[in-house]
Order: sequence, then C-alpha cells, then structure tokens
Amino acid sequence: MAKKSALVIVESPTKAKTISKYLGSEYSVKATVGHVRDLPQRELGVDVEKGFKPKYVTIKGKSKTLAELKKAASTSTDVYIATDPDREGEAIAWHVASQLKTEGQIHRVLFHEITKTAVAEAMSTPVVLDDHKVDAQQARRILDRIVGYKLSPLLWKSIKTGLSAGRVQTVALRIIVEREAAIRAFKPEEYWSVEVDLNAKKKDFEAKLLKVKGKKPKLENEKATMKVVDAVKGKPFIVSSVTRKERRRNPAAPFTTSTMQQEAAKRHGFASSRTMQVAQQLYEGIELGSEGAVGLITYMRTDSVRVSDTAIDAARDFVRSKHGDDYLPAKPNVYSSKKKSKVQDAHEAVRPSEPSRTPESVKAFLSPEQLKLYRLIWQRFVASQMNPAVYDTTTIDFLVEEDYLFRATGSVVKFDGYHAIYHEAKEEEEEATLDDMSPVPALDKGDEAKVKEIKPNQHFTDPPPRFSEASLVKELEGQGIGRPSTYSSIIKTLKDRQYVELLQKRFHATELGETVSRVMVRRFPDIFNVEFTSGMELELDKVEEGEIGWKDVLSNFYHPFKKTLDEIDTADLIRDAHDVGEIEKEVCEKCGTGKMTVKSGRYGPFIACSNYPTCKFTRQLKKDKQPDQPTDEKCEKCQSAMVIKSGRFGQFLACTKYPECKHTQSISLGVKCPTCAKGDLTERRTKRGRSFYGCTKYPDCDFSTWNRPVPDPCPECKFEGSEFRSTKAKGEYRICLKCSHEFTVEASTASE
DNA sequence: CAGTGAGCGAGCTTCCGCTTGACTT
Repeated sequence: MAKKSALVIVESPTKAKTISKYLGSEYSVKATVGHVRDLPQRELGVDVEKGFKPKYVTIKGKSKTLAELKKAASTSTDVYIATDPDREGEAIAWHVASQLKTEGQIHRVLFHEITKTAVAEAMSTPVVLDDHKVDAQQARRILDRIVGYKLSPLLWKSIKTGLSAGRVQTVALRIIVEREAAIRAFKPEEYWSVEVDLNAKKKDFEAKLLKVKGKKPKLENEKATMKVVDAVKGKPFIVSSVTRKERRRNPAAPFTTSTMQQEAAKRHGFASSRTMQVAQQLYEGIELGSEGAVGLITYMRTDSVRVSDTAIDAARDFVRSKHGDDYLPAKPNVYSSKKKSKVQDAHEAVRPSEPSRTPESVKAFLSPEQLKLYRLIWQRFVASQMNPAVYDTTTIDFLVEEDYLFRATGSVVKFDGYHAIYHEAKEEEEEATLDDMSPVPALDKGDEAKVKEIKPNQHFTDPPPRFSEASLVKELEGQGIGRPSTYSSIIKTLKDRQYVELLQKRFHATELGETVSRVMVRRFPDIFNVEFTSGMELELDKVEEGEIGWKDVLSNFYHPFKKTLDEIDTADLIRDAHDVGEIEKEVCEKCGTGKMTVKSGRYGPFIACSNYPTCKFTRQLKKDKQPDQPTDEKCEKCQSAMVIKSGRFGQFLACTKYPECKHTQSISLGVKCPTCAKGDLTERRTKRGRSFYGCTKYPDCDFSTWNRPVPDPCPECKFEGSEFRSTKAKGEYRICLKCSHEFTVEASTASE
C-alpha cells in the first residue's frame, strides 16, 4: 500500500468522497461516521462525587472505524481533523485525537463550505482544538445523561418498567399533553360577522363589516347582529375612500431540516422520517446515467439558511437565462438565521448541489418520491434568489349611515416574481394570502354600489389544533429544543414508548403519556419546561467563551436536582401517577425493608415489595373508583338485586350474591337494537380498548357497530351513537342508531 | 369485536446528538 503523507478525517463518508476528489491522491480521507466514543450505555458513567468525571468507552460497532483511523494515522506525517465546525464536531475531534497515536502533527481544520476553493483555503489555515467548545459539549452530554438516567428509574418504580424521561423528549411530550388539555378545556365561543354582496360597474364583489362607530364591533349573538343588518338594510353603500397600494411578497429562505420537513409534510404528506430518508438518498448520490453517481443536494441535517457564493451565482445564472433580468434581484438575496451564535452553523442550508440541474433534467433517474423532494428543494432554493411577487391591492371603504364601516379588499398580481417557480404550501389553519383575494371594481370616492344581499354569518371559535409531526418539529425548533439530527427520532421515541399516538396525522397523548408528563412536570418543573434548554444553552455559551468552567455548569444544576431527587418518596410518585386515594406506604409493611414499587401484571398494575421473591407481599392499586350503585334491576338467574360496578371495561351490572351467583349484565343505553328489536344497545369495548355498540341479546343477536373516537351527536335527537355508511348513490353518511335520522359530518370533525 | 368482581411477578430497562451500514429471517 502506497504510503500517504497526510490523513484528513471528516464525519460523513459521503463528505469524505467529495473532499478526496478535491484534495487528490496526496491525501487519504476517512470518516468517523458520527461519534466514536461516548458514555457507557449500561451505567451512568459519571462520577458525580469526583467532579463529574466521565467514563468514555468506544461506541458499540465503532471499534472497526476507530481502528482504521488509528492505523491510517500511525503512518501519516500530518493528521487533519476536519469534523464539523460545531460543538459536537469539536467533541468528536477531541475524542478521535485522544485515541490516535501518530509521529506526525495533529491539526484541526474547519470546513464551513464544501467547495474546492473553500476546502483548499481551510486546509491551508489549520487551527488547534478548541478545548472550551469540547468542554461545553461534555457539560451538555453529562447533563443529559444525568437527567435521563436518574429520572427514568422513577418512572419504572411508579408507573411501568422500560419507560423513559429526558430533557428533550419529556418537554416534547409535555407540549403535546398541554395542547390536549387546552383542547379539552376549550369552550367554543359564538361570534357573528356581516358580509355584503355588492355590484358595481357590472362586477360582483364582497365587503365586510369592519367597524361600528369607529370601533371593532362585538357581535356575540344573532340579536346584536340583526340590529346592524336592520340598520344598514336598504341604505345606500357609498364609497367613502379608496386606497391603492403595492404589496410585495418576498421568497422564503432556503430549507433548513425543520422547514424542509414541514413543507414536505404539507405538500406531499411525508412523515418526518420519510423526508429524511429520501433526502439522505439524494445527498448520498443518484446514478445519473453516463455521469455516474452524483449527490444532488447538500447535507440534509442543518439549522442554517446560509448558502455558498458559488451556489448563489449558479442560481442567479439560471434565473437570468431561464426567466430574464426582471426576475433577478440587483444584488443576491441574503438570508440569516435569527439564531444566536455561529457556533451551530456547521452546514449550509439544504439546497441542490448544482442549481443548473433542474428537476426535469434528472426526472428519469429518480423514484417518484425522490423527485418530489428534489423538486421542492430545488424550487425553494432557486426561488430564494428571485425577485418578490408584486400585487396591486385596493381597499374600498363604504361608510353606511355614518356609523357602519364596510370594507372590500382586492388584489391582483402585477408581477409574479419568484412565484413563477415556487409557492409556499399552506396549512388549513393559516390565514388567507394576497393570492386568495379577487379583484374589486375600479371605484372612486362618492360612487355607489348596488347591494345584492346582506349576509349575517354565525361562527364559532375553533379549539387550538393538535400538533402534526411537522408543527411539533416547528415548535421544538422555535424553542431551541432538539437538533436537526434528532427531530425525527424524538417523534419515534414518543411513539415507541406509547406516550403519543398519531391519528389522522395528528398527535394524541395517550393516558400513559399524560401520566408520565404529569409525574415528571410536577416533581421537576424547573427542568421540563421550554426555558430550561435555552438557559442551558446560555450557560454552554459561557463555557465556550471561557467565562465559566463546565464543572460549574454541572454543579449548579446538580445540587438542587439531587436535593429534589432525594426528597422524593416512591409512594408519593405512585399516588401522583395512579390517582390512588388512600395513603400508600413506601416501605413494605410485611418485611419492613423492601420498597413498594409498581409492577405490571397480566391484569394491569399492582404494588409489590422490591424484595421479591424473598418477600411476596403485594397490594392492590386502588383507583378512586365509583362505589357500587344500587339499581331496581333483578338478577335473571336468582332474582337478587343488581348493582352497578366499575370493572376493567367500564361499568356493568352484577348480581349482589357474588360469588355464589356470577351473573352479570351490560348496562343498556335505552335504545332498541336496530336488527332484532328485542334487545337494547349497549356500549362495549374490545380487548384493545376500542368502543363499539352491541345488542344486549348477544350472542342470539350479533348486531354491532363501531363507536367513532369522538362521536358526533345526531342533529335530530342528539344521541351520540351513529353508524357510518357509504353507498354509491348517497356517498358517505351516518345513520342515527336511535331515531334513524340520516346525516353527514365534515371529514375534519369526524376524525377528531 | 363479546368481558368485567380476585388474582398477579425478575432479567436490568433509560438520556441526547453525531453519523450510516450490517446483523439475520
């Protein structure tokens, strides 16, 4: 093997290939493939008594990679460690350097851009390892380890084994749980609006009531609204003022990981994980026939909107040649992240590696989903270097009867600008844009418009929407929680632990998720909130600046944390988690030494002594349940009285002579069974917890139908049980199980 | 998709953040 004189170490194998091409055969370029050393998985690995001394081990599966790096380094005169120029990259560099034995020199090199000139430039100006930055990473790593590994066991003892908590995942969970609570607490409020259909100069248009006596009107009910309608009915609508304005809409910045995930979800319904997978394929390279494998996009895990000058030039060339100078800004558009330091700015925005490579030109080589994502990335980037779209907007005000101000707004596209190739996708919740407005006729002050119809409209305020994957990622990113490389794994963790469920692509917190969130937030409110991470980041910045030491950050955090931890009584946690009424003792009352912890048995949770199998003491986990309710029903078998009990599947009727008589009966809903007409309907649950309606005469009559997650009541009789049907003639509709009224519900409300 | 009340059970779990293949059915 030819002896190479220099070794360059980067993180990504794909990047290694590219850089190898730039540097030529003089250099051997190898990848670490991420971190190589870390705290051990099986234990805490931090000696909190001895200045938080970490124990680092080679990551499972990485020994081969590390061995190769070591071998290559031993025969090199110079080693250039060019891991990413951010906090994690610096730490990787430090870990790698600590493992290498070389006769030569170790240099640190920072690539802020992967182009031939930028790489050459960086290689000629090596620096030394930034110990402060490494320290900041260690503080972050160790803090996360302590939080995760000290708190997860509290959940094992009080709720269920295998559960987890962490600085990031638990806050993400909390955000979802709190939205759930807000939706539950939401009371729709009625409000009214007044629109008027007008006609002037042979053109129909619409005006809205804007003000009454100079103030925004409060129309909370029909009566107040009709007062306004009556006041303006039959009165002339005369133009009181006309304002014409030019509005511009600037293109959005090129993609970051987060915005790319959001846009791919809105536009194509991609889950975050799918977007990342496809982006990885585009990044690693696509076979383009004779050209061979080509990486179509830059790195996909980034929080930066920065782009290289060469890419901007290429985009400008493209715009000039394909769309003309009208579409090209005089100077390149520059985007900057509103973010803090440049420390985390390791990668460029996600953009096409060659802007001249249009989606159409590579279409033949891409799978449908690769094409969809590439087109999105390409369009977003090229559009970001184009001129704004320009609209002419016209606002026409009508003052009716001196007190009532109606306004009509219209807009027309004057110049399409970047919209020639790209429109940002919209989510249902977002507001109307300029594009959605239709034009208004050219009127002047004093002109009159014909009133065609005055329309009072009733509305109800909507509850806050549940988070989608994309909107959760947006929220997390906005709060500085999690990183581009972890957004989709945060979602995966929450799903894997069964803290959340995705229904109709929206997050619903499960009961377990609510419990975990409640228990953790209650005991550690200072950690599991969105401010904790931003506070931590500020501290880490100080470490990087050399203002404070990493151990100070950890000890400031650890001492109050340890105090809270020590004061926690397992019995209290169990009470928090399970809503048990009676006081439970933490210490086993039989053996006196074991601690009582929650176990999951075949039939759900119970409390047991931790000294099992030496001590087999167990106790019931008594929920605050309904006491048995007496009824007038008589047992069909023994004529004894029946009572309502609450069991695993909800309430049921049971004979008071239990255990001599084991007869039970379902509670009827008071609605006749639609098929057999003898039995009544009763609500039941499958083993997996789904609710359905069945006949009380089962198994003689096996009528059954699903109960939808949140049923819409029948508009006639308000009964909540309805059956979903679908026929070619009528389409999809529901039929009320009580009064047989047929009705339809909006897809959006039916799914919630 | 059809039951309910008491009973009950050991394998060790977990964090965040960086990066991709390599286990075997």
